Amino acid sequence: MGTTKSEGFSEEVNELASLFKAMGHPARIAIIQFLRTQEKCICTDLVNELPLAQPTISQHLKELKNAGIIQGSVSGTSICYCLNLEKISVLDAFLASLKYDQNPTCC
Amino acid sequence: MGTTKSEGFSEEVNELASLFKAMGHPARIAIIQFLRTQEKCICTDLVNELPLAQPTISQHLKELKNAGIIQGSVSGTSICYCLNLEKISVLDAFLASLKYDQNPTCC
DNA sequence: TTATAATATCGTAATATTGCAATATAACAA
DNA sequence: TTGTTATATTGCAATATTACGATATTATAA
Repeated sequence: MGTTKSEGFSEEVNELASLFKAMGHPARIAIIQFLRTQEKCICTDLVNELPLAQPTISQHLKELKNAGIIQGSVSGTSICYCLNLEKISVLDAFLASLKYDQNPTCC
Repeated sequence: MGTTKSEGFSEEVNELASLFKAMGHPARIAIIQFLRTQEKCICTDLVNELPLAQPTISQHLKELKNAGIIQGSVSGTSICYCLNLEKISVLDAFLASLKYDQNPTCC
């Protein structure tokens, strides 16, 4: 098939999975890391920063945006892309929760 | 192409991406959630728990194991799969770090 | 208007992922 | 040994992802 089966899983599970999936690519991690350190989040810098062609970067930005992990606001000819910390927190909260309620005798 | 370009990205970025990627599927999130709540992490339970066939679940378990997110130890006819909290912490630390150093005037 | 710069979209080839039936394997029970 | 139970592996069809050249779009500059 190739299609991910999402019926039968809770909405929460599906949402977490799609957020993680959006981060599951080195270019997208690199974009996120870069955004964190920039004052102005302009895409051109990314073209010089990443070992990928401009259309490819644009495509990765779109995926991050669709997932809600970054936000972009138009600013003249460039676009200011920024992290959406709310979504980051959703993932962070999930991971943090895994550290508790762990059965200590397991494995 | 279809192949992810990993050259040109740091090892850290590639490692984070592959961990996130391993979690980027509802079945795998559901497995992780289930493992967290079980006393004994036996795979059969998963077959009854998830809306997927046994070979598919086995495949997802393998991916989580390859990524190092879960560990399995043989226990007779069944296998005890458990979370590897170290890997979870790698992701958690990355996400937590994104919350700081954020330029407040951006976007 | 014409040019230029920044970004997005389209089209497409190469490859990866997903899901499952069929089958294999491995451990234990009878 | 034969059966049963739990899990893994194989093979494959359907679909998704990745990367990029070519091209479109959009905003500003000259």
